[in-house]
Order: sequence, then structure tokens, then C-alpha cells
Amino acid sequence: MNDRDVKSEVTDKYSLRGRVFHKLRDDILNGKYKENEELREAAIGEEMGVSRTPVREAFRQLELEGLLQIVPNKGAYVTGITVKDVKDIYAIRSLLEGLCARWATENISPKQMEEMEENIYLSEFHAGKGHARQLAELDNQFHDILYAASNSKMLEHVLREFHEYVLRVRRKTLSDDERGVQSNAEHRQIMEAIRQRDAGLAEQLANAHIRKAYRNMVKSGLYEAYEETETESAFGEQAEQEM
Amino acid sequence: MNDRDVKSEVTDKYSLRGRVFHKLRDDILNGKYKENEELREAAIGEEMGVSRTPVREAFRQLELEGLLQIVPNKGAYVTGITVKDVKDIYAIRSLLEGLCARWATENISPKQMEEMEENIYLSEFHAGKGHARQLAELDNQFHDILYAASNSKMLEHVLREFHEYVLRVRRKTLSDDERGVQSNAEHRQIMEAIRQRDAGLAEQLANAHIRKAYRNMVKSGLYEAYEETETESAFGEQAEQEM
DNA sequence: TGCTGTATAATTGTATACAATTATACATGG
DNA sequence: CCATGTATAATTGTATACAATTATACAGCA
Repeated sequence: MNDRDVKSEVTDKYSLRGRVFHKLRDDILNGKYKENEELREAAIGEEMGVSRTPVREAFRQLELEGLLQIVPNKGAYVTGITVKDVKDIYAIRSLLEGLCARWATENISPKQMEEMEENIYLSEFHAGKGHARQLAELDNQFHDILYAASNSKMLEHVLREFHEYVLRVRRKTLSDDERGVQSNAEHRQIMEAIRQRDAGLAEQLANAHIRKAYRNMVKSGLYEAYEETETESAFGEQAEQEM
Repeated sequence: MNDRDVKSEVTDKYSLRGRVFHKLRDDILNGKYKENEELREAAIGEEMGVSRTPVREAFRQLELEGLLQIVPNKGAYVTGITVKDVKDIYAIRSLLEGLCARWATENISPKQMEEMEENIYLSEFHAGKGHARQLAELDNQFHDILYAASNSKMLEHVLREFHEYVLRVRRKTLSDDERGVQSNAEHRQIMEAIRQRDAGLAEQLANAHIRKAYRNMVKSGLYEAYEETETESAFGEQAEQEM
């Protein structure tokens, strides 16, 4: 019954549309196409050796993934993420990852529990060796496991969406390995809480985990390249309460 | 700067694709197309007097709206919403509407405050007269105002998505007018909290508002037609804490 | 110079033809 | 009778041609 993933299988890798979609997605995430850059259907199609049709369809998908913004009769533009957007996303994720940890505690399967333990084991190994790339991958994987363990395709869906969204920014900051060690420790705490079936604690820890990740990102100043905004209230009160 | 809505302007109403999109969306939401029903491109196109091209693009949009599920080389199927999905959505919305109310308290503009007051005034008027249809519209509008007032396009985006999602189910239950009066009272309380700049209270009230809406829906048994599930834990602990 | 309108080019929107894939029906052999 | 393979039909995937819209360049004029 749990046969289809919410977002990854939706775009098959072997159709032309799927290939275009994945290629463009990577290119945007990796910064090949910059903010507000206009993507022309014909150019992309020519570059990849396909016609405009699959390109157009890939555009529509990327739009609802939040990576492109399509203006009718004008063009497709790479969406910009403002500093405030990132801040808001972290605030939202903080709440939802907490809920996710709670549900995961109640629904996690033995197999998933095992995966999670292995993930943490591997993370600690690679952290010791300073393998930034593997750490990043494992970090993503940890959250994916947590999402799946929640047993809620709705929650999984929205969390994946936000998580991916923020990868554009985070891709830089996780190479900062000071945070890597700390992050691993937090993952372990969350796992322990889940294993001991303490849903409240798991929720609280996951909550704090995201907030700390955000704090770290801001402190490191690694994503400030986007643009400066005014409001400081996004995390304000809440953050003070529990940290 | 706030020139473009996140989801509504994305699909222009005047292109063929936009027309097909909106028509199909309404038809699905209104139950013309039932769960798991297969939608054929040619048939839809013929019915609406357009070629397959705009239909295909509309399908792609509907897929990421969560209303369709497209299986490559096979077809497009109307997605089913299970009882558990609805329950999960309400749990998620409960958290996020709370956050939204908090942010709205901090960012609402005088104009929005006015809109909100007028909305509540009208709602109470129509509730007295038993105008179910207008009440439903006003209820949607109240939440739209709240979302906009949060001044967070990210939060607005995700809340709209879920809100719309749940309309398929809720369309029936809000005609139950017992709840309508109660719901209005809660809206008013939220508004008062926002007006008095009590973010914590606003958050708590919005939180409870969604949970009560869910409870009522379950009690009324109006959406149980979908399918029965096992888990009862979605709202479990949380719901007990504050109600 | 600076504005405006018009012609031209470039780009997206839509329709249609054809290819590839999948579903269906039916015949054949066990 | 059932299983299996094959031919046929139906449906989706892709390419291409053309229409509609938007951007650009430039001439004409105040």
C-alpha cells in the first residue's frame, strides 16, 4: 500500500521529461542557474537534445517544486529565496520536524529503527574523518528516515518539500564541520528518545535541532549572500523559550 | 515587491491550460471525478474543445497540487484521501495555523485588520440567517486573510495547499450549521487576540480552532465515507493537553 | 533629445502528427 | 479449461508546425 513515494518516483528518471527535470533541478540547486535567471525552452531543449515539449513539462514540475516561477507568455525564472524565506522555512520545519519525531516514535518500524542507528553510526565515523560530502548525504538520509518513520505521507510530503527547498542554501553551510559533530550528537539524542518511546522528548529535541541548525547557519553567515531584510521576529519568542 | 501570489496567479485563468486546470480542479473538488478514476487526456481535451497539449500541462499542475497522480506511460488518476490523511492534515494545520496567528499578530496591516473585522461581522450576520453557502465562503476568506497577514509567503503557501486539500472533505461538513456559529465565535476570539497584540493567545486559539474543527468533523461522521484506518494516535496526546 | 508608434524578431501557447508504450482480445497449444 | 503468446487497439510520450503574445529596434515627430 505504501507503494509510491510522494515526490521522488513521481518524476521517472528515464523519460525525457524526467531527465530534463532532474538535470535542471540539480543545476538550479548547484547554482548553475542564478537567481531570477530566465530559462528559455528552446535553449534548454537544444542543449539537452530534446524538443520543447518535455522541457515545458519539466518547467511545470519545477514550478510547483518552488524552483521556477513561470510567468504566462513571458518566461520561466529561477525563484529567489530571500533571507526571510529561509528563516521562515526553518521556523516551520522546527514545528513539523517536532511533530514528525513524535509520530515516528509511535510508528517507527524495527527496520527503520535499524536504518536510523546505522545512519548515526556511519555519521559519527565520517565526522571523525572529516568527510564532509558523506556527512551531508547522511544528514539528508537521517531526515528522510525520520520522515518515513512518521508514517504520514502528508507530513512526509511537506517536510521533503521544505527540506529540499533549503538545500540550496544549506549545501554550503554543512561543509562547516564544527556544526557536523554537534548535529550528529543531536541526531543521536533524537534516536535515543525514539527508541525509548519518549515521544514528547523526541518532539522537543527535533524541534530544537532545527532551530540550532538555523542559528548555526546565521552565525556562520554563509547564506547572507542573498539579501538583507528587516524583520527579526520570525524566531524571536519561540526560540528564546526553549534554548 | 509582494506582487505575485504563490499559487493563485500561477495558473492564469485565460490560457487554455489555466481554464482546463481550474475546471478539472473544481470537478475533482466537487466530486465529479471520483477517487482513483482515470482521466484520459484525449477525452478531457475533446470535452473541453482543446488539444491534448494544454490538458497534459494542466495534469502536471494538478499532480503537484496533490489532486492527481500520474503514472508514466499509463495514466492520470484522481488521488484518494484516506481518513488518516485528513486527520494528519488537521494535525499539521493546527500547528501551522497557530504559528500563522502568531506572525499575523506581529505583522498584520491596518487594512488587513479591517478586512478581518468585516469578515467576522458578515459571518455573524449570515450565520443568523442560516446562509450556509456564504458562511463557507467567509470561512475560507477568514483563513486567507490570516495567511496573508502572517507576511510569510512560505507559510501562506503551505497553509493554502493544505487548506485547499481539505476542502474536498470539508465542503460537506460546514453546511452543518451547528458548528458554523461556534466557528464564528472562535474566529472572533482569534481576531481579538490579534488586535490586542497577544501573539501567544492568538497562536493558542488558532491552534485549538483547527483541532475543534477536526473534532467536529469526526463527530458529525460526515467524511467517514472514505475508508477506515487503524491508528488513533495522530491527534492523541496533543489534543488531550489543551482541550 | 526624448517620446511614441510601428515593424520586426524572439519567445511562449496550442494543435497535430507520429513514435513508444501499454492494455485488450483472441487464437493456439498444453 | 487455462495458460501463453501474438496481433490489434488504445493511450501516453515526443517532435514539429503554426498561432498568439511579448520584446526589441528604429524611424518619425514634437
